[in-house]
Amino acid sequence: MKFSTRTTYGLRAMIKLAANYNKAAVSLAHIAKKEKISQKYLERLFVALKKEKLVLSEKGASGGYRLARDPKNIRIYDIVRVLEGEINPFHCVNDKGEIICSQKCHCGATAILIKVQGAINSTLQSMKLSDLL
Amino acid sequence: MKFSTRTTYGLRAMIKLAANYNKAAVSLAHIAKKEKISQKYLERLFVALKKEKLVLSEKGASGGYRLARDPKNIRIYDIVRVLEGEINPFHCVNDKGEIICSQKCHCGATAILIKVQGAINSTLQSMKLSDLL
DNA sequence: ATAATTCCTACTATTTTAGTGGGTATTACC
DNA sequence: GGTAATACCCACTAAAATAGTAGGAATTAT
Ligand code: FES
Ligand code: FES
Repeated sequence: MKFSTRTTYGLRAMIKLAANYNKAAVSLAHIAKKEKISQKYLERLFVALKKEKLVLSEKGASGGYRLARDPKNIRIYDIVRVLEGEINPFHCVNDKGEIICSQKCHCGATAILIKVQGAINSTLQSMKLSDLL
Repeated sequence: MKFSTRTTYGLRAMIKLAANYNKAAVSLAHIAKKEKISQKYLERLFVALKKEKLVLSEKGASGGYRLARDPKNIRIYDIVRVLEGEINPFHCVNDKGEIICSQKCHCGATAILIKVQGAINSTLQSMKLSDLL
């Protein structure tokens, strides 16, 4: 059971952007080098982050990415959700906390599954990107 | 990010054993049929559960498995730990909550990683097998 | 003796994760 | 206007983890 490197990479990159909020855009080449992450891989993460409107991009020389809004208004959950997909760590429960397995009537496990899922979600939702600076 | 089916299968099987605590041993054939889980796969899970002394086995006809101790004294964590391995959902943090990545000096992400890991662990540790009956 | 069980070892198939390669389009800067 | 730096796009590959399957041997109640 692991969160993918996408999440850690993405958080690290977003922290960089947060540090430059209201300053110049930051290029992926710069982040990739500083953080020792594959630039090509980062590029694909940022396509997703942009699609979900967490970042803005500027093309061309001296372009790059910048946060779409104040880091105080970006939850860690928002970032993880984009990079990791739905937060439903058990096949029996969907991301809304509903039981979706066939045994629903006579299985006691659901109590703990939902509790773990809730603990992860609320932890991710409780922190903002600004809390990581 | 998913817990493996090993965990769900294992919990379901352990719930069955708990329901039969202090009664007859339960065979894997029986559980596999009732729960629609591959018996061969279950066998391997129980090798691990036995190794960690969560269950006892009885060979031969009318044999099977039984809990090694009262379900009130078996934490969900104990079961998950055996089936899922160490609970360290991020490559940067080991199961003791220590930072093990190379960037440790200048990365702000650790705060949230440790918090998520702690939330999962304490949730799993807070519930006993008996709570699922 | 028989049938039901745990126990043991090895192999395979599927899915997910992580990463690479080769480009095109846009733009600041000289 | 040329050049270099950038985002953007699509397809492919490599590696690892997960989820099984296969074929038995050893043990034991009946
Ligand atoms: S089988 Fe899905 S929650 Fe029990
Ligand atoms: S790189 Fe490991 S915690 Fe930041």
